[in-house]
Amino acid sequence: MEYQFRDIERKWQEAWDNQGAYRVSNDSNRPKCYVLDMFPYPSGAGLHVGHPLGYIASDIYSRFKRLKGFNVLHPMGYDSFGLPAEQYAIEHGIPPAVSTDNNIRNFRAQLNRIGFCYDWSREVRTSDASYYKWTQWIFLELFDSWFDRLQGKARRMAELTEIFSKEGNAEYPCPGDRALHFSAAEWASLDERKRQDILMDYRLAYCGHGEVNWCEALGTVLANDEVINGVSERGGHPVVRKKLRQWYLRITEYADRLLEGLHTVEFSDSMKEMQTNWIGKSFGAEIDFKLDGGDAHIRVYTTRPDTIFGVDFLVVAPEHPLVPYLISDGQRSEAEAYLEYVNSRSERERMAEKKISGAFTGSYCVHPFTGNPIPVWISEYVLAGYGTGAIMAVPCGDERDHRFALHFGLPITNIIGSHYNGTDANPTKDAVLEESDFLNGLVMREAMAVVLDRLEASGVGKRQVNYKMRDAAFSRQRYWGEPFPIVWKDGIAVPLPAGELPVELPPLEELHPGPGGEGPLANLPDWKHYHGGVREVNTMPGYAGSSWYFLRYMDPGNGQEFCSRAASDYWGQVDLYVGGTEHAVGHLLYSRMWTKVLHDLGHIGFDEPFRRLVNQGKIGGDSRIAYRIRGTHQFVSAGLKDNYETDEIHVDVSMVDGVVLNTGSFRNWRPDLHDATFLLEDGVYRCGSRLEKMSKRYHNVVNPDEVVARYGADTFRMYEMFLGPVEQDKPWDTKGIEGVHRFLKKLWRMFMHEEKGLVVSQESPIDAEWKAIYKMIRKIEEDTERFSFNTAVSQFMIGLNELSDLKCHKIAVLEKFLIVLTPYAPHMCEELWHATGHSGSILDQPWPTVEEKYLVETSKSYPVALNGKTRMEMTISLQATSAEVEAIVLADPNVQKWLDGKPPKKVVFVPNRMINIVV
RNA sequence: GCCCCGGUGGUGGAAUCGGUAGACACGCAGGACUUAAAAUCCUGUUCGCCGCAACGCGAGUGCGGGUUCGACCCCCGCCCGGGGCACCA
Repeated sequence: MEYQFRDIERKWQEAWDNQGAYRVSNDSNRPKCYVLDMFPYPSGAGLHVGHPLGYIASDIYSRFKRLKGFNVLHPMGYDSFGLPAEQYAIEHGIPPAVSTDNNIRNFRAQLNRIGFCYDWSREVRTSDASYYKWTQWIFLELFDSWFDRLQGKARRMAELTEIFSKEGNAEYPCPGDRALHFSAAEWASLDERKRQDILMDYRLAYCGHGEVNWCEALGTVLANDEVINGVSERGGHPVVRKKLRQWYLRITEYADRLLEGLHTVEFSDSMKEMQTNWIGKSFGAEIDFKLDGGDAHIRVYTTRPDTIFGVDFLVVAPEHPLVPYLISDGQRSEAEAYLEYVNSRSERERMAEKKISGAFTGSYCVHPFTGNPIPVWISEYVLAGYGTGAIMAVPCGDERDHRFALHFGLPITNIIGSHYNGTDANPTKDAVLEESDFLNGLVMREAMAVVLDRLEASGVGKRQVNYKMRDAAFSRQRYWGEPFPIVWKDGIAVPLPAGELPVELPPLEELHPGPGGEGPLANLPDWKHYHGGVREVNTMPGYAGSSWYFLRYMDPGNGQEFCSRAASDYWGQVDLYVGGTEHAVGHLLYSRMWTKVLHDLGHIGFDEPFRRLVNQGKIGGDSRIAYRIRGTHQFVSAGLKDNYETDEIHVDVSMVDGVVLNTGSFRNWRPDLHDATFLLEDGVYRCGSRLEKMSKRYHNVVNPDEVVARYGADTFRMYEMFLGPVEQDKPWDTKGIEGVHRFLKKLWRMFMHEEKGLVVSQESPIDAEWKAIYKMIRKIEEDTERFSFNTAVSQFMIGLNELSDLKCHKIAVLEKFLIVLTPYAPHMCEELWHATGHSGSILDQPWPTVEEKYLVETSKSYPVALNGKTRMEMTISLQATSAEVEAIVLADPNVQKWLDGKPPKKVVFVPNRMINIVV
């Protein structure tokens, strides 16, 4: 009987489905384990072989934990709101709901063919009203909360209004407007509109006017992490800064908790670093520089107050509010020309070419300690959005200031002596300060505290912490997203009562933008006008639904709550989260923030969603290239192409065997290739190859369905793991797949003889057989636990080789082998389990216990070395302690001869390795 | 520029705690079975030297130093590759 993987896989997929074999209960006395994949956006392109890499890893881990006796939650769903479906609708006239549905069906079929153990009864889709009802509900919770900086947690708005009526906002400065101060009496005197405006500046989800990233081509604003180098992440369209009314998430209030939380989770170093950099916390000072001959002052932010005596000029951002006031008559034409120039430059130009540019304002400030006049300049290298939008320039210590000073011929005061070489700024913190008055002779690091104390004592400055992270834009002028449960009445945002949720997305044929930069929903007057107000017509961004989906899987059918407290208490944190690094600063930060808010408000019992995160690598494509002689229809084989001037054509990888092109299918591929002719080498046409991103554009996409059809899901699963560490990027390469397939066939043949059929014996295994299997099991459980699946697959091969050398067909050994293999090749294991007379699903078997006695050797022969040079062999009991070994070794006559009466420096006993005498 | 991660045979990659470097697999070479092919099995495969062979010797984990009885692993200085950030004061 041959290994008929197609029949076997179909049979067991159906059986598991019918039995609901992967249904998970929230009610179990087994310990829980929550294993989660980042859910996919169901794109029209379907899965390629890169996508399942992480899914296979998490599936193996889930099945492993299940056999180990855990109640494993391992769900799957779809992040089904988003821009591409909407663009597809605009281009093809197919409504997003329809195309999304089709895509999901296709994804589901592809996933099922690989044999994942998802509990499909828990599937979620972010675009289902039964799901986004709760996304809207959580939004309202955010809207009804503010961040108490004293307690470091979110609280209800009602508590804030109570505080305001008792004591004003003295204890709770406004995060949206630092200058806002009011007493209880003033609060009492305010009208409702004014009060609501103030409250809005405290809310965790708030509406404000701000500079946003506006993408004209997509017709929407984008969050900072959706903009890369001045163009949109999706589509690469230009993005400009624009002032708009927008919803925001006040994630900046959580900056510290997001940083602290990183110490409690297992993320990779690079992931933690990316998040840390994005949050960008820095410690420094704000210092006021009084204007010479005026009352006003310029407040700068610096992380290096220790260099205050090296300040040669101040620089303010072109958008700084004091700019008009600073420009003197004498400098007016020059300064205004500069401002005009800055204005004419797009965001993208500013990013792309960082030229040194600026203008003198004509104004001077006074140095707070020396009283010297300090010229004030304007330059676009100072960003309006960070710190105070103004800096003190210390050219000897800061490279940008140095370049600026050189370019405009400004003086450069040296406060670090020989550490400054006159041509390059030196940002050291270890120099001894000179020319620095009361800081002279101090090392910069120590001077920091001294100057800060002095600044605070004299009231010209104070310690200040800053963050690079900005509040996250939370509205999109699009259709295919969650509607906001908000109605505007008299300029006040009124939340809809929970009973009116969900606010369903109304059907809409035409998806063109509404008037005045509003989204398509603005084109539906009947929907827009609601109970004497107008609905918010923006929709929520893609990350809204994905910020909390891991909670919904715990209790997916709950119509009363987003997730019952009992369910979230039972499942708790995600024990293992698997996904790509591309969500490092988007999804992962947002979902961490939402989790913290839900925790603060008492809805869940934990405040970090993901205990351990593994980032799977990307699988690249191996493209095939044909060379067309320029201006002809003749193609030349790769080995001969250098003799001609050629153009490169990406050939679909399915038409190539290795590098040899199937010229027939190539001709039929596209009409323009019908009359192609070929210059062959050795009778065949050889393509060139190149590793690049797997993409339709390069025709190098390999569909997992093809691989599964040819080798079976079990081979596919094991091979993707065998390719190398899960975390590593690698090209798709089928070279080694035969080896894995051979392993499965070999295993099959051990049970199933071609003529005789089943060959197993009931005999008791001998020690060597037990030893082989237990050694293998131990290694595999270690490897699986630490996510090293490539080495685990190797261990299976080693185990099988040893057992076939022993000619072991004993059922007692082989059933253990199958149980351990199940996570990796579930279909074959299930089939063989039943074929060997077992009943019940192998999925429900307990993981075999390793009998340690078969792994332990009672005594072992060790090489004994003198200073690392092996001199003799000695047999030592493995139970012996280091001290006993030392005594035995030193008592040996040979050893005594070597030592010649002198005591050794030490005796090194390396268990299982060697004994070394160091003299 | 700054930060992080890596560099091991012809190839993908092992070596988990500083202790036999190159597991396992691919590829390749040779062989068995076969009319032939496929499939399967066996042998060899880091490099160099000596040799019929066994054995032996020498070198070897990007480069140069160091610590150690012992270094792919730790330290210092370079080179190369990948990723992230990039006027964040």
